[in-house]
Amino acid sequence: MSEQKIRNMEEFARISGISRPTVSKYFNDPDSVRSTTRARIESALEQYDYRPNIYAMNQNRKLTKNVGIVVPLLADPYFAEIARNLEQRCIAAGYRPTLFSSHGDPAFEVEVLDTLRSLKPAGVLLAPLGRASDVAALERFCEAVPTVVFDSSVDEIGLAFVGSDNFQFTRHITDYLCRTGEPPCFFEMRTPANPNAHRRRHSYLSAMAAFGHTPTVISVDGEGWAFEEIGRLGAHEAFRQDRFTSNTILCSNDRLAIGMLTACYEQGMKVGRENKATIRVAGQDGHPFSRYTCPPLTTISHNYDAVSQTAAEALFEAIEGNVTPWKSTRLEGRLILRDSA
Amino acid sequence: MSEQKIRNMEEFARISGISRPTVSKYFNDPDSVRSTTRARIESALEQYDYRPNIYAMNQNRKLTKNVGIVVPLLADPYFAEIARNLEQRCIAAGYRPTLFSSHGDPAFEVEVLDTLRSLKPAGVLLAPLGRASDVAALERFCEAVPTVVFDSSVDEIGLAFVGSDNFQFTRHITDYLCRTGEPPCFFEMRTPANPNAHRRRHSYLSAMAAFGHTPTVISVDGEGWAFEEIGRLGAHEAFRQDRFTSNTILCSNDRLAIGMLTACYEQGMKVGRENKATIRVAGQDGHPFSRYTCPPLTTISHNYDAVSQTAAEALFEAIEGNVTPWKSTRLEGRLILRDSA
DNA sequence: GAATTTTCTTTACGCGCGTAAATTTTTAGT
DNA sequence: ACTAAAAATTTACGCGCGTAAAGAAAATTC
Repeated sequence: MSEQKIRNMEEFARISGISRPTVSKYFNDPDSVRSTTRARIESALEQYDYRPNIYAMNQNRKLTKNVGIVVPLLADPYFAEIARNLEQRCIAAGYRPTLFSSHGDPAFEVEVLDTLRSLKPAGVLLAPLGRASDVAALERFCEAVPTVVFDSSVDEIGLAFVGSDNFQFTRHITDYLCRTGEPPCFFEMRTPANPNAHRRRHSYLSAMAAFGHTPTVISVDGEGWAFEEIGRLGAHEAFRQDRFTSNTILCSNDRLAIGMLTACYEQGMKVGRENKATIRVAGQDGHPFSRYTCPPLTTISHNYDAVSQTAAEALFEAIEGNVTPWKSTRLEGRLILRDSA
Repeated sequence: MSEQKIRNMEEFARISGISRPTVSKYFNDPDSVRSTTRARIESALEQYDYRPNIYAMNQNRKLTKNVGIVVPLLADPYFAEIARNLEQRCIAAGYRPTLFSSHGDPAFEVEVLDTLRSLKPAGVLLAPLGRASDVAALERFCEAVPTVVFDSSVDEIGLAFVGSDNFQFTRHITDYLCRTGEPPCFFEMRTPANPNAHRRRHSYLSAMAAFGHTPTVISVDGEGWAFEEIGRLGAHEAFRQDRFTSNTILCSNDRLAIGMLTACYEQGMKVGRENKATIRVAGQDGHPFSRYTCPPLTTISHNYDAVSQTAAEALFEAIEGNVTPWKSTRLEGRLILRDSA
């Protein structure tokens, strides 16, 4: 590595004995230049560590290589995990991902989209807040920027939607719970942030009907994204009011279930499927933390890999010109049997 | 909002009846123009929604308004939380934060810093991976970019270090445990990713000596950042080998403690401070999930707000020209008493 | 080896803005 | 109302690169 500082592409081109337009072509797509030329540029790159100024690059390019990844709440390990997965796929495909969290705030979600717009991204992978989102703003954004929506769908916005099959999730785990013990009650937030919650409730109701059982839905109060606390407080309240009609509780999501488990502990109840246990608790999502609850949480897990792969590929295809009609993909989940139910 | 699309600052200046250099000045600092002028620009802004091209802006500015935030692992809610905190402080101070995670990978950490460099940020808030970091690369980066290091320190790198006082953390909680029951064993990773772990071990040893107790350190194997699993497996192994010389276990961090709690559950041991319990477990960090373990985890919490405020302010000061000599700030933690110990 | 195709070089312009200097206009001070 | 100071305008240049066009050079084909 030589000491000499390269100031710009002009200098780098001169020093590597190639013309600047060709060097520019190389940086836009290394495979677009002859292999001998490529080799010369790359050996010069090793000597003089030069990197094109991204601001100057993106100013003139019709399309940048930027990809935005937006999740509702990065503090939720579920979104952190899927964001990580998406980020790596973007890098592998030669894009420059930038990560954003809406922090559970609809106003901030709009700000994030505004910021993103000024980055002139080639595309965006967006997991909307859901119910609380400013749908009109989302719609306007999706018209301006190629966007694949994931996790929770809002109308038929963007290029495509990729998420989990929430009907299958709940049907599957309800089926399991019915076969192995008392049919479950359903524990959820009254005003869930995420539209998937409604699908799960409906699926629970229809599954219970199909199996010939009487459903019980316990909807608890609470706004925002502090699901564990909402679950914990709601569970205590429900215990106090004796609203659980079964010893089995299916929670609308894992974070609610984690709060429920804490409440059970605080009530002195033993959770599990063994003899001494008095209550079974199951979640939904396959949350990274669900393995480490006490007892470990039985849940149905998103197919993280498949969701992110499908979403990322749909976006890359569209960016590269193969725009297909709007399509919704809903992937099945995998039941994870642990000790809690 | 008018239909007309504004293409550039020239057009926007003409339409708002102000000269372009003045408009440019406004966008660099709204307070640098006369209030009547500011009002005219802002009313035009409401009509024609124009935003300066950030690429063109940053190309010529000596200093961008970008601030990089780098954490070792965004999937860890502790880092997610502190990153969120820092992000909001950057926005409030008029900077444009960009979030990066090293994903626990030293090679990726270097890549992140490389990417960051090409963004020509005004400054960076960096939480290094620690032991695994490529220290030489960090050093080179800090020389090129104003950087405040937080969470875990690596030499005397950057403008300043801000973190927690790990000696105080462990001394304080060890003191508490000794006063309320059997003196604790110390449970840790043999090769911790984070240098804070060493401080905590030393502090445990010196605290035990000061109180006149015999220390026991249980170091478990395991590489990487899957602390819960390392804690769980390590705890099982330690139970099998009967290495715990006390009914009280102080874990080096909360995630290890969470794994420990899971192992205790799997061993059929009751954790807590009441009569029926056979073992006490405590953590360190004040991890967002520690409230929801079963039993809820007694821990000593970082002062998230103070750490991020101190780090952010140190960076902003330096960016604005007030460079002070390197300084290390270590903030005290707050004991959080819960049921586990 | 000549003809064709591919790749590279040369030349040139423009992107949208920062910024500096000189000049004019507006505001503040007494 | 006059003056000095502050702010805005005009003019002009440059940043580092994308990109287009035309011609030269190299590689490929038969």
